[in-house]
Amino acid sequence: MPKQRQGTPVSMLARQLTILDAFDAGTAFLTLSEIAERSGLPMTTTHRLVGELVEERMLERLPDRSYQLGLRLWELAARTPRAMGLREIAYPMVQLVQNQVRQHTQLGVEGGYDVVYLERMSRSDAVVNATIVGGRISLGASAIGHVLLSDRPKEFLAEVVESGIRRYTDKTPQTFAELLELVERAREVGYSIAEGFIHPAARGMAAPIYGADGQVLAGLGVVVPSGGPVDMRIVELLRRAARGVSQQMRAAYIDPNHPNALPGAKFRVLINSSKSSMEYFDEDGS
Amino acid sequence: MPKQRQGTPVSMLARQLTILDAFDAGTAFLTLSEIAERSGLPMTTTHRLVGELVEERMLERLPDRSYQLGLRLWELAARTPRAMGLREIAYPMVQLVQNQVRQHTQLGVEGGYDVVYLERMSRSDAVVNATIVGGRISLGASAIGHVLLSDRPKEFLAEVVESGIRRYTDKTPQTFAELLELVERAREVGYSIAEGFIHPAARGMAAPIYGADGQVLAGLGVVVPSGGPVDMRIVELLRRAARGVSQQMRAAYIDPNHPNALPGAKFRVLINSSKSSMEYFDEDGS
DNA sequence: CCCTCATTTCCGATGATTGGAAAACTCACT
DNA sequence: AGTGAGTTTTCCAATCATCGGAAATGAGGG
Repeated sequence: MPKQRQGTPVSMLARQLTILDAFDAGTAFLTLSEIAERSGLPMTTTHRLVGELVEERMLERLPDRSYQLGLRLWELAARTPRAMGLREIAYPMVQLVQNQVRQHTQLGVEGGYDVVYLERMSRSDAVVNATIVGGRISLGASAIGHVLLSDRPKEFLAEVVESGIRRYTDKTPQTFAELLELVERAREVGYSIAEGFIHPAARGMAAPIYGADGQVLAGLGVVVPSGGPVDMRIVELLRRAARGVSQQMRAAYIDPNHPNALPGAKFRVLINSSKSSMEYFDEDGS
Repeated sequence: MPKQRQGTPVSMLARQLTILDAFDAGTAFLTLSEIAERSGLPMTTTHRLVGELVEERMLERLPDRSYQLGLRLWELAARTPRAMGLREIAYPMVQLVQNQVRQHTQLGVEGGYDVVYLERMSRSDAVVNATIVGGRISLGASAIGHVLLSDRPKEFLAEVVESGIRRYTDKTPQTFAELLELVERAREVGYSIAEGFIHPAARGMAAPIYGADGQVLAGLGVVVPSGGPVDMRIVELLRRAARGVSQQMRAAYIDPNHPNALPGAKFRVLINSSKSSMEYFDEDGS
């Protein structure tokens, strides 16, 4: 008599995602048994689920019987407004900043209690930088995180602290009070500085990108060597570039012929908002 | 007594994907009932599945109760070797071609019986072009499709024809014989020309990108005005750029410190292959 | 306030899902 | 070719998560 479903009241979807998540940043290829081991699912169940995922092209099987993440994921992701949508629209501005500052330049949005990095342009000679495209870092530790948090209620900051901010250096914010001060300051001045929070030699700088309804959608930032006075020219460049992205986002929402149009009748919602949004757009980014 | 599961022997995963697929290229935002209608699932089932998808951040709920595709999809897609992996690696070469040719430049891989476009760079003054990033066009109708097919058995070509090639113009290949001739020619000369197959005024040109094991992984192409002789300088540029991408791909596979490294012990498989792969790499693309 | 339409909760019937056991297959090494 | 350790696939009976109709609840417009 087989022992059945003892301690597993989990949804199908959660299990499928456990399997997909087995492919982390350092692991592009896995065999069936490796997937089973990493996901903690029984072999048989893994076997069936992997089969279904291959059927749907979420996974692909290679000639040597190992698996990799499939194209179907990309096809879906390409339609994600907050990720590909934003990334494509922001690209020219990220490049502009990168050309001027010639250091790591990155674009990130909020995902859970982390910043999810959508874009990262680097120079080989730039200072160290822990992030990768598609990677995550706690909202509490990153300059982009702080501008994202500057738009959110205090309770959310508390949750971020609660969730645990990895202590990269002895300067990484760890308490609610520390984080609150940094975030409030970011809101007041309209940008954030993260001096040695992730690496002693690195200073993060970031400015907010606003959605059409005036809320903070994303952050645009650079990583420069730490120490010395803050270069306000970089701050101004970031703010201007971020405003340019905001404007392009708005154009993409309201103009169905925009090269990166985000279609679907969202007009009312995006325009009849409490906050006027026009104030955020004053630079042509095309 | 409720009528139960009559004609629905479908897997959970297939239903979830039906829901995600309801968000097509022209539809970034949908309400619950719109999702139910588009996916053809009963309201109640849709409600539960959408709830689970939101829970897992595959969908996101907006303040006006509509839904959009979620960041989780992006995070997974960012680790897809054949999509993001290739796209990021190929980017500089695509840009190089675009700068020289100053027409639509695109990068595509095989997905089912279609080309899936990973990248597309355009000029506002360039000729018409039907493709979008993340979009699909039958392998049989596209220049990139023909170079992808040039590496595949005849039986697969037959399946492509079987699957139905949309008749964009009266030149769009429709029969197995037509397609076979085009694809064989592409294999012989190492590039493909699609004269008016998708639009009367457009000529597609493409060259193959090879994986480390010598098989065709992707195609790099341009869309130029149709008519007149084929510009062999463009053909050579495409072939050279495509070879550069091939080389970078190989570097990403074997060097874990490559900026776009594709990690995971694939050495044996990729190197101990029947075909020698060195012949494909003769240009430094960095 | 009322009415309409959209969303959510409820719940009994049921079949898709589960996972142990065993068979089948791979591949490295003789 | 033969052996054997490891991996992958098939099989199948028990069962619990899923299904969807019905009804309650909520939202928004007039």
